[in-house]
Amino acid sequence: MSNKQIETPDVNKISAQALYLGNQICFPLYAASRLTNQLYTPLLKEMGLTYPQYLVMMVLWQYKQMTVNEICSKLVLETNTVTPLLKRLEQKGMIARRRSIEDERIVIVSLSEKGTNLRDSALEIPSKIVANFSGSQISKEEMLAFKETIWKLLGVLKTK
Amino acid sequence: MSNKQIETPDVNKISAQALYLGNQICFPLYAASRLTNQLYTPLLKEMGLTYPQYLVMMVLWQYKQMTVNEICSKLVLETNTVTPLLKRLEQKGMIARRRSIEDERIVIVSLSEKGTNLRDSALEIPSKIVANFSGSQISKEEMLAFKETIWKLLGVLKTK
DNA sequence: GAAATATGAATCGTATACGATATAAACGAA
DNA sequence: TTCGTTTATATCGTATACGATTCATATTTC
Repeated sequence: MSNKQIETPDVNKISAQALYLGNQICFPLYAASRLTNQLYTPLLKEMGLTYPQYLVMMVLWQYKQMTVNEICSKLVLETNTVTPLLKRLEQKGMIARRRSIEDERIVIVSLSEKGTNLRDSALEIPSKIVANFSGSQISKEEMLAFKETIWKLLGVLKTK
Repeated sequence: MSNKQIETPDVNKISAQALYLGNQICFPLYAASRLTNQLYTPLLKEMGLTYPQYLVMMVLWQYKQMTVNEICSKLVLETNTVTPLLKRLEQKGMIARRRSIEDERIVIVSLSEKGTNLRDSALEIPSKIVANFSGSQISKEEMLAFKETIWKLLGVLKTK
């Protein structure tokens, strides 16, 4: 007992400190992710979208047409999340879903006219979001470095 | 019509590019947050915890006792998320909840013996998580800078 | 000190997330 | 060509998240 205390006190202290919330890195990631989501919410509400729905629309505005799998891949989400999400977007008349003729397993998702037109309203969103950080402690350079690392981090995580 | 096209083409192009998923900053934040969560899942499953539950336990391991509001504040979550989460932790015998005698509105959350002991198993989790990034493209310095910025970012977001 | 207000939790409804499983269609090997 | 395997979606169950509301208990104000 006293033996163990003599052998590993430093390691124990380090481990213990690592368990403090303030020393974590995943927790602020998680909290910031939720809070940025909340930043979008009022802007997207006007358009009748949630944040994940907005992400799907962004994919479709960029690629016009995507299979469910392709959308999942872009958003790093599983079909069990995306399928019901797409159903809600379809119910709102934003998108259309149809089975591929060549391969009946594949569902092709495309924009409706309403969904296509919605892009015009969406164009002003990114600048409105960025505006939240213009006067803050975080410089443009720091933000750019952060952006680079978070994308790198996502790349690493996708391989896990 | 041609007037508008002449006046603002650059702005339009910039706005359009900002809508590409690959140029976003909130999206990789959101995706990385979910993926790091999944990194914890198998480790926490052995302890019978989810990631948000683990966060609550971390708060309690550090502060021994907290009101519901204090936990909410630490985790930047609302009571409508935390209350049911605490009920599940209570059902698993990890924590105890009791009303304050001085102020009957306040619920004080404390660790059970089982919950206290669980900390020993949790001590090895942070290093296991960090190990995922040791061989990656991201240097220690870059990770430290990232950690600093994400905490700063969270600070800014909390004021919004 | 009673009514108005504020505060701390809880409840409700909707929309994610995701592990696990199911289903149907294509593909592949014997 | 037929049966086992793979692939693309969908379904199911559980646990978050969170805006909006409710409820009970202080606190404040007149």
